[in-house]
Amino acid sequence: MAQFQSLPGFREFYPDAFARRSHIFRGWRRAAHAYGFSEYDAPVLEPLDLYKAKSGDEIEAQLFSFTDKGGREVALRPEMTPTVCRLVGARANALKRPIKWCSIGEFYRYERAQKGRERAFFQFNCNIFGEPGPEAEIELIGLLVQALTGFGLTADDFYVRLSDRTLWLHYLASLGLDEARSKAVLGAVDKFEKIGDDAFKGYAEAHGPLPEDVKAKVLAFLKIKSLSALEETLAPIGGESLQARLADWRKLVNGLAAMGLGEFVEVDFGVVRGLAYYTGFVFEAFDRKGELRAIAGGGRYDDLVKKLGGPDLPAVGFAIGDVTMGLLLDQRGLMPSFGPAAEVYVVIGGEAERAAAFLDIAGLRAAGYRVEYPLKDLAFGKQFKAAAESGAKLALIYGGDELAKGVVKLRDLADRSEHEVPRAAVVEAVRDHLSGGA
RNA sequence: GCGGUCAUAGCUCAGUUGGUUAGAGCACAAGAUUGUGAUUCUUGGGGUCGCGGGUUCGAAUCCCGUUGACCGCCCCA
Repeated sequence: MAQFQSLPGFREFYPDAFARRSHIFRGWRRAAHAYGFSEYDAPVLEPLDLYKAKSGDEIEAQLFSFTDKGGREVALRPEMTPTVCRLVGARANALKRPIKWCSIGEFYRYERAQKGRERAFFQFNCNIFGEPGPEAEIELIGLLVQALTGFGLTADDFYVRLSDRTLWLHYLASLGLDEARSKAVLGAVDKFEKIGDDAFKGYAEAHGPLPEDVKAKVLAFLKIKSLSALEETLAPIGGESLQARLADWRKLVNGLAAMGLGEFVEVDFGVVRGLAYYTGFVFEAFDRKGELRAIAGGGRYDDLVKKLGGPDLPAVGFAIGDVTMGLLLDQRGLMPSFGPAAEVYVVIGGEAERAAAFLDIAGLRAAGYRVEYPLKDLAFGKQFKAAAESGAKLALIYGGDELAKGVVKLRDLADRSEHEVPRAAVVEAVRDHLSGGA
């Protein structure tokens, strides 16, 4: 047993695990590219105050934070949102709109590791800045869906739950609740799905029992699962801001439907999301079976750029984590296995043939082919076995007989056919074989 | 931060009421096989039984502590 092991919640990526991680990153980048997002990155270590400013002092308990040798209070980044808000805020006036940015980075949270949650994990973060309307949400949710379907996941595997803090607050105001009471109700709504009626205990402690008729309306609102049901509930209430918000909802839901994403999206006002900097639409992606933690989450935070010292700039964003998404891909059999992937295996007769083989190996590699050969002398039988295991489609045989004739024997490892080619034409022969044969 | 379960080879696991030198399969390596591959056979390397302490003539096995993993709570940006 090793004397030192990795810290709790930190993962080591042996080559097979690294290949899986790369597969995930590739899929994310492919989707972001299709949607026209530009990739950026930023420091892993940030001033602690950046996170306190965004989320409050209590956040520190869940951070990898410490004092550096210069006496600075610092923290490993637990998320990308404050960083990207700072970056965009600093150059907001010079950036072409709409600002569509994405990144893939590692994040660190000092929390108890659990299934689907590590202390170090990767996230795909996507943001749109400068667009106040639901058009930004349409674009982002579209990207979110494609970032998952790109791996072969379907609407049978996951869905996106759509909710709205703005609409909640307007609706609760129409029920006669002030701001403090509304926030307490939202806290209860957040917990209701998990613990049921007990969720309202916190509200009762702070503000006295919630009137039964109000509570009934809140629970009925929670059950709304479609735009038409939403319209039915809100139409009789009237009120300018409420109706304007309803128009935003129509735009969002209809826009997503027009993109063909209707089956991926569900209206669900049970989604509120934790730390209260979200200002509008919020959304979360879950597996359909409900076995895993949230796959992705996001929403609008129009106040955050300004709060962090930038201009008044509306913002929407989401993040997908690599851990839960990887588990889902495993469960659905969508994680490919990554074996060795040599294209050409060079069989070398012995020490005398090695120099000639090396010259051609170097030439093939310079041409971009992935070429393997035995580092030490091996019996022919062993070399052919190694060639088969290397994943190569063809073998080049450098034996004494061949070199005496100035040729190389080219063997197709799949159909076991062989023919000789002049050494001078090895690169061309390999190119023809790999492009034509496949 | 708080509970519950668990910890034996790189992986999956055996290991009897405490009893000699802790085993198997897979994986890895060498040979059978010095010019042709998925089989087979032989052999080998790899363990202070998570770590520390205790009980005992004797501990992988029983007890205590500790670390880690998993599950749940809190939280989940």
